[in-house]
Amino acid sequence: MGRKPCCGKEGVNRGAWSLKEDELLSNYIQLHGEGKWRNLPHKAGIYINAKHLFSYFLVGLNRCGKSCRLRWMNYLRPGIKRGNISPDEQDLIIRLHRLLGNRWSLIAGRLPGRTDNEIKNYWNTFLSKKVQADVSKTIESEDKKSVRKYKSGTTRKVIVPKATRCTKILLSLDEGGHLKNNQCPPSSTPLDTNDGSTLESPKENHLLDMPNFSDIGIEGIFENSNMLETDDVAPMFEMEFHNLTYSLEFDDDWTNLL
DNA sequence: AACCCTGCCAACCGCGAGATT
DNA sequence: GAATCTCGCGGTTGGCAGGGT
Repeated sequence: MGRKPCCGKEGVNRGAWSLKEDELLSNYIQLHGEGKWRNLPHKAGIYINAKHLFSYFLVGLNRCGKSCRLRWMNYLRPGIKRGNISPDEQDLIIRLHRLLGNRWSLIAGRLPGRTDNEIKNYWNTFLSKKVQADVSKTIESEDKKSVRKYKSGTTRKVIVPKATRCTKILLSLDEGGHLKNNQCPPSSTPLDTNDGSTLESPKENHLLDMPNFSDIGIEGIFENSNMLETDDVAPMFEMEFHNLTYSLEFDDDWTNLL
């Protein structure tokens, strides 16, 4: 088969964005909202031409849709914080990275106003070195046991840092209403189990009963999770991922993960 | 003053997954 | 079911600024 490139390279602006381009993009998105990135550059040009009465005549937003999306998400979007990552944020990034690996979008989701690109850059520039230095320092200390524990990951398995789109997470309850299992589901498709049978996707979605999180704690969630180790699948219900992360906020076990 | 080196970060790129045709 | 489109992700690149020689 094959797939069309996102956009041709000839005649498309590349490199740093000008103020005019930012304005075109912001105006368009404020009017029409996000999405449809592929067609946006052309439409943004048309809109501005009409609105500004020839002031931008023939000046379309000559950018790849992908580039528009990136510019909006990482720079123009309202509420973006820039620079000055606080010690608290730094600490949170380190913890989340240890838990999630290089899943920058998930990490960014826990840091309001921060973008995945910024966190990725910050990690690559500062934190990876800092963590490396901290580990080296610890190795030199007497507590070699804890270092082995830290480095081997035998007590905590990092979620595979694979780039997948995961907006929902499935969780199951045992008879007592406690969490048993969870995974990112294929949408609307039966789930394979390790005994060769399949399970239909749940007919009804139930939002997680929040107190159950505090009953078992985040550690319990992940230690019983087939995201980490098994292929077992149990009957599930579904929740939006942001609800899970919301729950983590209040769980003392979160701070004991490391 | 000129050149080189290094670090930062915005932007690009290729790819995978889900949606649509 | 296959082909194609769209979106979002993480890895990488390249331009720029600042410091060092």
